[in-house]
Amino acid sequence: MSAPTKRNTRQRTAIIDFLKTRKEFISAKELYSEMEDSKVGLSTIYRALSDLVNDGDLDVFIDNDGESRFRLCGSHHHHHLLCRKCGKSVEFQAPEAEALAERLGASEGFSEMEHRLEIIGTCQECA
Amino acid sequence: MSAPTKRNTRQRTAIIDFLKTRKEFISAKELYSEMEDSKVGLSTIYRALSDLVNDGDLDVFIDNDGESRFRLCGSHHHHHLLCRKCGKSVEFQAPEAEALAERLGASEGFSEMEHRLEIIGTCQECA
DNA sequence: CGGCTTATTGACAATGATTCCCGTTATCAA
DNA sequence: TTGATAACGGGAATCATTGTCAATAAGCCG
Repeated sequence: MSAPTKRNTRQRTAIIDFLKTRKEFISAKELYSEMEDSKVGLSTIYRALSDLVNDGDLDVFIDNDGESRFRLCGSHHHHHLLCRKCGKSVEFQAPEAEALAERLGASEGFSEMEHRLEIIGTCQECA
Repeated sequence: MSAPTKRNTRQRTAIIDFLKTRKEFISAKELYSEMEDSKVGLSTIYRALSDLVNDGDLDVFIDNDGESRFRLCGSHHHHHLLCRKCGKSVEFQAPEAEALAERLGASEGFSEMEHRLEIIGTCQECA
């Protein structure tokens, strides 16, 4: 994990271990109920997720119901292809997007660019 | 306006007219207070915004506080360059992104692709 | 191994955007 | 004008997320 700014507690370890076993995005509430055996409080889950996002260890996106969904991510910058029905996701890289962000931001006088690219479609099974 | 599914009431007209005068994104609450002279209820504002989004007349994005922000948009597909400090936004088109979405989605067996691209940076005044 | 200092936890309350409810009001066609 | 129905609006309800704060546990030092 990069830039660990927090102590290693039982709860944090449990959360990270759980996330490692999980490929798809998950919400804080779902994490809470799927981890009930670990006896981790909901506040603690929210705090841990927020720290992990700040450390860059977690991907987030806000779904159509306004709920945040999380997933461990690699260290490379990447994007997601998501199925609008089942939520299945595929990571991909897009050097075009990186370049575009730099070029376009610079031309408008912006600095410290970040970018987000999401492709949403219907996957084969759900079509 | 495309595909008008609703009646033209005083309130809806007032909301659309207000949005026409407004270049930047605005939240429902802000719209409510800036339009208080027009005596439009908050529920009505939410309903109208939601309908306009469904009709494709309004762009939305969810800001970092989880609040939705709206703006009238043209009919062409476009993306946004946003300032992370002041929220100033610039529209741009990115044919690369369109192509990428099609190509990548298809290669994973996805169909009916949509995509979102956002570039976030710090604008000159806020730097 | 104890004790100390301080970050972390967790139960619960509070917040805040959005949606729901429902009696009232406006619109429109006949 | 009237009746049917869509839209309003204000307040209550919802629900994810954040704040509070006393109790607990990490990491550390001797």
